Amino acid sequence: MKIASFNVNSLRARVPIVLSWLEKNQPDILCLQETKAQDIDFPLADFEETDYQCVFKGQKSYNGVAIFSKHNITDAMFGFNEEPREQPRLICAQIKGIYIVNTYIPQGQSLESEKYQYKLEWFKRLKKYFSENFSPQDPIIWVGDFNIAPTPIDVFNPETREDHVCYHIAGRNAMADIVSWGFTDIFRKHCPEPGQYTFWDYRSKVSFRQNLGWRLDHIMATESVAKRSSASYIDKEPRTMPRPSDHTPIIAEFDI
DNA sequence: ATGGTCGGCAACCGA
Repeated sequence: MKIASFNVNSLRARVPIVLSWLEKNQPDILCLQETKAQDIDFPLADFEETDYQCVFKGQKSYNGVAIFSKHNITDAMFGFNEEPREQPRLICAQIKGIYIVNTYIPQGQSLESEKYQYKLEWFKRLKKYFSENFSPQDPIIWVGDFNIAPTPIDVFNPETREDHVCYHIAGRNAMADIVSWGFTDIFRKHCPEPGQYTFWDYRSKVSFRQNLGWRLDHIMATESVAKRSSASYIDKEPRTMPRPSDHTPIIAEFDI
């Protein structure tokens, strides 16, 4: 089984890239973040001819998550407690008996911002969500844009990034706290080399060319699933296509 | 890398 995670930075702007990527890579499951469309504007018709069914939750302009699956989605839940007014950042779907948790974790803006406190709180709520609704013995794959580079080898020039919201120690600790509940970093299990990134800032013309990036997108799994992983990799090709997202897909394969 | 560029959506916010 192949699963991928991709922050598309607007699905409607990235329909051609997503369609061609699905066609070429044939993942069983594709989790998207930052779809940036309210549900009535979700581009369902563009995917009607594919093998994929999907569940999604969005809002106007910001945030939004979606899961595409070749297999039946037997149950889908949105958000921590189905709170209707909360930002659409979490979908949990059950697919082939595995819980797929797709998260778009808040970026945080700056250390001084209330948005950074919201980010840290969001991690705490997510930890509570896992511990109250699941056991580490359950089969769970947790993916998404975590907006955290968890270790020094996950960002360029890390010594100058300690005050950045995606590398600051409080955020890294908040993510590590959830990982220690029972997750394995599937990408790092297969690819220990430094300098492998999933995000390159648009605002610098040379960031992608010079590989000045961040590993912000992750695929985690609990032990019963992690022990069956056979490969994980980042596909940089979509970042080279016309009108790319600033992120690129991360993929994991499991003998399931 | 030390500033800029996207997307949404209609002036700026968010990343």
